[in-house]
Amino acid sequence: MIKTRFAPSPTGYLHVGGLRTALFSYLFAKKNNGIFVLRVEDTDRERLVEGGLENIIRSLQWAGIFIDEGVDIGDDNRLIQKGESGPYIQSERLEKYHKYVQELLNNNHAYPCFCAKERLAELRQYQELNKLPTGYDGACRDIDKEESAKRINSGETHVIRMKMPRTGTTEFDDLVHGRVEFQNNLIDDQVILKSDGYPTYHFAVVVDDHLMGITHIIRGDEWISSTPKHLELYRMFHWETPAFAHLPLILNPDKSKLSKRQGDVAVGDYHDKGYLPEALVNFVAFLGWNPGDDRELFSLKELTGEFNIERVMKAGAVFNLEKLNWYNQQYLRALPLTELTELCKPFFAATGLNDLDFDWLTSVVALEKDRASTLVEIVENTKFIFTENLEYDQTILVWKKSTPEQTKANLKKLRELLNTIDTQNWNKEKLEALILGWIKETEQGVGDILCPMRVALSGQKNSPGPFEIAAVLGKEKSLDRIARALAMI
RNA sequence: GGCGCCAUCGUCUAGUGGUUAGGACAUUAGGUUUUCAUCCUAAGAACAGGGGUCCGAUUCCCCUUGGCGCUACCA
Repeated sequence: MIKTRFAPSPTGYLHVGGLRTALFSYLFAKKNNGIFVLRVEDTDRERLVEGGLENIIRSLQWAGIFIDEGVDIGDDNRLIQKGESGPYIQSERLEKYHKYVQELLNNNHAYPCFCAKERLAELRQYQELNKLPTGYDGACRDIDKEESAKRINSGETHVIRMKMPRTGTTEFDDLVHGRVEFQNNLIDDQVILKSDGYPTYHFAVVVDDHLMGITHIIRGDEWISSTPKHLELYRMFHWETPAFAHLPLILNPDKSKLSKRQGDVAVGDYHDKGYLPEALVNFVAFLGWNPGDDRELFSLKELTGEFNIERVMKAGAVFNLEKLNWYNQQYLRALPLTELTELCKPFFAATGLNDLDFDWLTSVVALEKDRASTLVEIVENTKFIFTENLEYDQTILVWKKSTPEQTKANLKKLRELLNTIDTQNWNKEKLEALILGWIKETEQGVGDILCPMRVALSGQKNSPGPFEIAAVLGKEKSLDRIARALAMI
C-alpha cells in the first residue's frame, strides 16, 4: 500500500511551494489508491505560530486536498487526529524519539555533545575565514561513555549527535533526479536531539516516516542534500528505506527560491485576491509537471487520473502571475453565473455591499464575468453601478470624434427616446433594438451616441457596453445619470 | 569556500540521434467591436559555451560557464 505524507511546520500559513508539494504527494497517493497523511513537524518551539496549523489545513481544504490519516479539522472545527500510527504531531511523540535516540546511543551510533553554542559559532567563523568546509569537528565524538555519563548526571547541557561514517559514499535513486551520490566524510555529525529534549527535523522525520509506514517521501529539492543523513539513520536502525522524490523548487522571477519579498506566497493571499482554488491548483500543478501533450486545463480529479511522477521536471520553475491570471480567467468564465455570484458575495460584502437582491446582483456580476480575471476585479470593476453621484470627466464624456455641443444634443435626444420605454420593457434587448434602430434611421454615427451614453452611465473610461449597464441600472437610474452627465457638459 | 542539483523562446513547457524545434502565457501588428476587455488572424521570440562519440547531435558523454539549493541545538 502506497503511503505519502505532507509534513508542514505550523509557522503560520501554507506557502504555494507547500501547496505544490502537498498536491503532488496527494496526487501520487490517490493515483495509486494509496493513503495521504498529514503530519505536523513542530519541533522548533520558537517558530510556532498560534493558529498556524488550522490555517494550513484550511488552505489545503480550500484547494480540495483532503487528508486520509493524521491531523485534520473535524466537523466541530477542532483539530482531530485519525489513524493507527498517531499521534501525528511531533511534539506529542517525544517519548518515541527518546527511545530511539537511546537505542542509537547504546549501539554507539550516537554520542552526547557538550560543545557550547559559542564554541560552535567560533568554529564556524574560523572555518569560513579560512575557506574551509564548515561543519562540526567531532570534538565530543570520542569522549568515553563513563565520562559523558558523569557529565550528564552533573546536569551539563548537551545535545545528541549521530555518528556519520567517515568513509564511503551514500547514494540513492531519486524518483525525479535519478541516481544521486554523496561522500560520507563531507557530512558532519548531525544533531538529532536538541538540548531542550526535542528532536531535530532530521531525526524525527526518519523515525516518523518509518513508524507511520510512509512508502514515498515527496518533498522539496531543498532536502536533497540532507538525504544522506536520513539514509544513514535508516541504516543504523536496519529499517527499510522509502523511495524519495525531490520536487523542483518554485522560483521568484529572479530565480531564487520563492519568497515573500517578491510577491504573495501564502495560499490565503490568493484566496483573498479572488483566485479560484481550481485555478491555483491547476497552475501550481503545471509548475514542474505536464501531461506530455498540449492540454492545460485540468481539474483536481483529472490531475489525479493523469499524474505521473516520472513526468516531473528536474529544473525549478518561475511562478508566473500572468499565467495564473489566465488560468483564473478560464475558470471564472466556465463557472455558472449563479455560482460565480455566490462566490463574489463575500467580496462585495467586504466593500460594504451587503444584503443585495441576489438576482439583481447576478446581473451585475454578468457584466464582468467574461472580462475580469479575479473575483476582486469583478467587484472593483462594477463599483460604478453602486456609486450614487457619479463624477464625470468631460474629456471622456465627449467622444474624441465629436464636440461638446454635439454630445449634449445627442444625449438629450437619447434621453427623450429612452423615456419612451416603460419600466416593464426595460431590458438589454429592447434597449439595443430601439437605440440602434434610431441611430440607423437618423443616419448618425454609432460612436456619437453610444460612447457618451456608456460614459454617462458608467463614469468610466472603459466599461461594459451601454445596453448591459442600462439594463442593470434600470430606467430611473439610467435617465438620472444621463441627466447628470448632461449638466456637466 | 565545500557539497549537491539544474540548464529548449521573456515565462511555463513538448520534443527527437536526421523536425520548417511544437503548444500555452506574455509581447507586437492587423481585423471585429461604441470604449476597454473578449474574439479572430498574423508576426517576432529558444536548444548557454567548448570539446568529444557518431555519417549526423538540441538530444549521448566530458569540461567550462551560469543559476539555484544546502552547508543551524530552523524546518
